[in-house]
Amino acid sequence: MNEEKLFCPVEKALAVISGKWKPHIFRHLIGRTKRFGELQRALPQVTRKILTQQLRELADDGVVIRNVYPQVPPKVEYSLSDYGKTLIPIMSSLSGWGQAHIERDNHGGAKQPDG
Amino acid sequence: MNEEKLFCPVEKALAVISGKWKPHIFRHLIGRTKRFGELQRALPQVTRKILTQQLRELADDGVVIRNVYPQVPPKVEYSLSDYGKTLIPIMSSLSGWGQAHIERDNHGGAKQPDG
DNA sequence: CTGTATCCCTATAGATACTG
DNA sequence: CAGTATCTATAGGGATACAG
Repeated sequence: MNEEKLFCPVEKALAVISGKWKPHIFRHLIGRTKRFGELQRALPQVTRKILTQQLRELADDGVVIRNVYPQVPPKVEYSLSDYGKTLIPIMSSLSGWGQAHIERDNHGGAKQPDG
Repeated sequence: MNEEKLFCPVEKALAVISGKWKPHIFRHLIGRTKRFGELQRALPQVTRKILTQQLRELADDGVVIRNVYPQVPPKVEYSLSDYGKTLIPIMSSLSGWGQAHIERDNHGGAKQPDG
């Protein structure tokens, strides 16, 4: 998100995947290329501006490929790069942990650290 | 770190570990309990207010244990909960990926998506 | 269809001073 | 020692309108 150097690798990784809609975009691009409009329909809550913004950041970080077809009307396709695909297992781990955390919140009632 | 429900598990997990100093705090607590002052000395850039804040959030999420010794002067110890320890492999993955991303930035010169 | 330009709001975090 | 209270700055995200 900003250009300054992040010296902590974890922060660096988080900087790439942190963004309100990036996990969703990522999920929708797993296994398939999608046009801008398709992503928009898949994520109706996101405005064009923000969707563009997040996609550009992902592209700038090299995890997403932006393919512009010089046509009228324009056609732009987005897909995961091979590099971006290396994030899949990580996103998967995060998802698993987050799922457990959510369940913990729910039937946990009061918070009782177990360590 | 707000109270509203996050429906995406990935977002939920990110909410827990996202915070400017949380990865650092986490790293410093791996394998050892530390007092507030120790953490402060380990992370001289963080103000007491922010350090307290981030520790409280981690504790509220159940990944860190806050142990208060009713003494004068006060003594407060922080450690990873068993639950928090389940984040270690995830932080490790993030670190590995982030490291690769940093190296990529450096000797990559121009960004050239490889997918 | 796929964006950009403006303006605005809020969350996060930092500086600084005070406290049990 | 380990905090809290106030004030401020900024970055990320959003509403809305315009454009190639």
